[in-house]
Amino acid sequence: MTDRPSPQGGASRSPTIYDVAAAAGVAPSTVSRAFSRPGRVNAATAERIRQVAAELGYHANPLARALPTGRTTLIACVIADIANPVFAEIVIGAQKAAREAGYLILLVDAQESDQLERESLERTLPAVEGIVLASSRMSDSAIRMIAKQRPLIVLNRVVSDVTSLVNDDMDGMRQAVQHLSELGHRTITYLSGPEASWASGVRWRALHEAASELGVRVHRTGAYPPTVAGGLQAAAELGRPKSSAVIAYNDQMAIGLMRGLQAAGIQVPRELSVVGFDNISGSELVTPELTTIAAPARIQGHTAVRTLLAEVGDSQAHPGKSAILPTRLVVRQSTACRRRTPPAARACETPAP
Amino acid sequence: MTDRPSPQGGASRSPTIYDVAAAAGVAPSTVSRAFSRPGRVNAATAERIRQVAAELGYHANPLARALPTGRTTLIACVIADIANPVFAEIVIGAQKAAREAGYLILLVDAQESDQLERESLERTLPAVEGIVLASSRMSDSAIRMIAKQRPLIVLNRVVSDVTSLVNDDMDGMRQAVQHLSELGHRTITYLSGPEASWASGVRWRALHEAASELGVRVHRTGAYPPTVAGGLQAAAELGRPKSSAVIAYNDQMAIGLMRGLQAAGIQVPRELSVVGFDNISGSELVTPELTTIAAPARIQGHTAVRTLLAEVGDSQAHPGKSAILPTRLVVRQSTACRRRTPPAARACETPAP
DNA sequence: AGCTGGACGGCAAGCGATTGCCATCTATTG
DNA sequence: CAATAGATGGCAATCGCTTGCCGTCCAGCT
Repeated sequence: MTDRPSPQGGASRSPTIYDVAAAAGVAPSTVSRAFSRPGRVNAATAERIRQVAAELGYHANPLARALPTGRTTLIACVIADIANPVFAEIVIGAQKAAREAGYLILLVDAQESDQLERESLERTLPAVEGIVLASSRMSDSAIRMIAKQRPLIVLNRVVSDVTSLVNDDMDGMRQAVQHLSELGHRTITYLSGPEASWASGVRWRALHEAASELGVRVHRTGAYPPTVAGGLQAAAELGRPKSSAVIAYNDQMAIGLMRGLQAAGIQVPRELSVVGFDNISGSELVTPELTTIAAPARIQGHTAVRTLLAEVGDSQAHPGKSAILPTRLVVRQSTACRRRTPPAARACETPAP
Repeated sequence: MTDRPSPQGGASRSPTIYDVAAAAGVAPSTVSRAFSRPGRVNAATAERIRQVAAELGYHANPLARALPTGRTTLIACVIADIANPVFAEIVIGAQKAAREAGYLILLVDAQESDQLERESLERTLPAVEGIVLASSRMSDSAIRMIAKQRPLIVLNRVVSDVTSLVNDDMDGMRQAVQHLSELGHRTITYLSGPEASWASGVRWRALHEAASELGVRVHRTGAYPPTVAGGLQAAAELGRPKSSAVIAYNDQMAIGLMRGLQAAGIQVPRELSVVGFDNISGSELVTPELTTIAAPARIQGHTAVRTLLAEVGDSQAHPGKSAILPTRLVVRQSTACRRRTPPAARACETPAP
């Protein structure tokens, strides 16, 4: 009660440990310890300090704390394109895990540019304790370079010596192919995403493999932008596809494709079955509802941050570990029996649209 | 070239101005000035310093810089629920504007909790230069409190003495009512969002006013959660609505409503016209495509950050200014002529679904 | 020639915390 | 009762950068 820092007055700069120390009649170091080192200070003293601090409205300045310790409680989350719902989901999960651990998310939108990504990261690096890289456009070596300076985890991509977290696209693809195969489809077209996309390559390879196991033929078409517009474009250029089923790189493309097809008078799923990838929210809102391979994006973001934080804590990093998240096929209405298939074909109880 | 900080070696801590100073044979202060005070240092010297710095891979530590200056180049963006596409759009716009000004976005998800929001903000406050509050759950006075400490802008809400940026819901509503009126609808039901939502109240009042101007009657129903599930729930509870048209608080609810209605065998727009709010991406992907009042969320985020940054720079803040962003009705397929309306009614060339 | 002022660099004091080390004091032990 | 360990608090250095102030040097002016 000695000197009131005018709590209602103008923007008198916020109180520091020195103010609290003075008001409580102790040394600043004691104030610091009262907060960050419980037990190191007499319980009664600590209590009094906390009391005074509360009265003064004291809050530790995170910057000042971070300078000597390096603990910024900040995680960078680098996203190629925030507009993509998948990444939004990842951010949601990451944000949640971060909050649970008292961390904050620094959102970096790389805008699909490797240049921008590298620069932002360089600037951001000293201020964060760890990095989540979702769909990075950077080269493997650039990523490894960064990983040397801070704990880092890449999503949906494998980079040697770097911790990563990928979806089991392989298995998801297998489920999709099996599903289509059971519906009588003998040929599947893959609508591929951008060349630069690691995931698109993986998905294609997975499809190829799963298909050959099940005796299904595959074609590939694309690359198209991984957006609804890309799917529309594909529909326009493809005309009436040769195969009776299409698996798209992602849901947006699948949705675009369906719309384009419908506009051209081709019925989904009667004439063509369509499968998407990711199970974005909205994929169940289109007509017909989209059959898709669900990737646990939110869980992925959450797990990524948890893993990262574990590394941050453990001091002796053991990066390079890779975890795989399960995927599962969500069957909805955009897939159906191949036409002119013998009615005897089993497993053809798809609900009519 | 005196002492190589082992650029390829282990995690030797990153170089500081002292390292650069030593290598360049100048004082640390000169290095600092070479970067942050162009002209204050001899051009040749500055060039040499930059040279050496580049060789050493020097990057200013943003934390250390921020401590004495307060310039963190960080903007907090507080969102009630990141999963909501409208907020995602706002974040995208904000992020873009931030990046253009060399700022970074600190993403805070308040998870619809005023408690959480206040706490996070308290922790975050000292580390950011400004705050964007989208759909805050905090009280006006709490917001004013914070606004005293940092430049702050609220979105879609008006708080006295605080800068704000709202959409012209009033005008959007008027357009929607006019549209429905021209289609022959005489009664409109408002499907309202959460009680706590400032925007929902505004939209209802706007509807009420616009309707009375145009001689249309209105009902109100709700509150429901502002989600697809909320819309579904509304559909289930409402049964067959009395009125021939519904305006929902937002697109998600409108979409949920349409699905619920369709599931119950009520056709949209034949039997009931539905209008949404926001024009989220996806509203044009549902069937029928949703007629909606488009709010420029991305632009809003962008403008918010630009406005905020202007305040940050101008030192003598002049908060309290409110800007209004235009909205516009996007007519798609979910609205049509009221049934049993005389065919003479004009402006009824809605495309058949 | 003497003086003045601008350009350029350096010194050193912060910014607000953390923390290793030391000084005291008290309680415990032999 | 002396010696010692443990508890508690303070001192001061440190994190990396900014910046006010001062000193030096040289050019231009009278």
